[in-house]
Amino acid sequence: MDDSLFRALADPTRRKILELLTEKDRTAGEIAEQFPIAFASVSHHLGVLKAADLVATEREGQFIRYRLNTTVFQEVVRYFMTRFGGGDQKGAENA
Amino acid sequence: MDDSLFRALADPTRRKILELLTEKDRTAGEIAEQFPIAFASVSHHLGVLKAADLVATEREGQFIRYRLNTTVFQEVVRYFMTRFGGGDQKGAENA
DNA sequence: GACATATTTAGACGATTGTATCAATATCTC
DNA sequence: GAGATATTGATACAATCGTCTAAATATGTC
Repeated sequence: MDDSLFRALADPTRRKILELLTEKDRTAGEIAEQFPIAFASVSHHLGVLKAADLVATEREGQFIRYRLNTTVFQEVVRYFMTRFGGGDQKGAENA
Repeated sequence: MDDSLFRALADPTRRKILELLTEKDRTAGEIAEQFPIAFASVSHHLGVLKAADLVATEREGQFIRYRLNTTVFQEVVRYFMTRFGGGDQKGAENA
C-alpha cells in the first residue's frame, strides 16, 4: 500500500474531487469550477491524485478528462479489511 | 467522515502503530520502542490517533494501554464502499 | 516525602503542503 | 500564424506537520 495514496486522501478538496468523479467523468475545468480556489491549485490536486493512481486522464481535444481508477479503491478497502477487519461482508451491503 | 481520520492515516508511522495494535493491545512504551524516533514523538502520534478516535486508552497503573477502535475502521470501509464501490463482498474474502 | 518509571505537554525547528500568481504548453478556430 | 481557450508548470509564501529536547504530570516503591 503506497504512502502517496493515503497522503492523497488526506486533503478534503481531493476527496471532494474523487466524489465528483464518482458521479461522472469530468474535465479539469469542470472540476475546478466546483471549488473556490484557483484553477492552478485544483490542477495541483489533480496531479497528486494522479500520482497516487486514484484517477486517470485522457485528452479530448483541448480538454483533459479525468476518471476514477476504481481498482485502487478496491485495494484500499482490502487494506483495511485484511489488516483491521474493518467491515463484514453482509453489513457493508446496507451501508 | 471526519477530516482528522484521513489526516491521521496519512502518516506511515501511525499506520504502523495501528498494525501493531492489530496483534494485541500495547502500552505506550511498548509501542514507542518499536520505532527509531523519540518516545515523545510516538506519544504525539498516539495523540493524533486518539483524536481521530482510531484508538482508545485505558490507564493501568503507571502504564497507559492502547487498543484499536475497530468501529471506526468499519466506518472507513463503508465510506469507500458506498462512495466509490471500492470492493465487492465476495472478492474481499479472498484478499 | 523522595526517588524511579511511564507518559504527556510545551516549545522550537526544518520539511512538507495548500494555495496564489504568473508563465508556459497544447489545442482549436479563424 | 494569430488569437482564444484549457490546462499545467514554476515559483513563492504562510500554514501545517513530524521530530526533537526539556519540562511537567502521574503512578509505584521505598
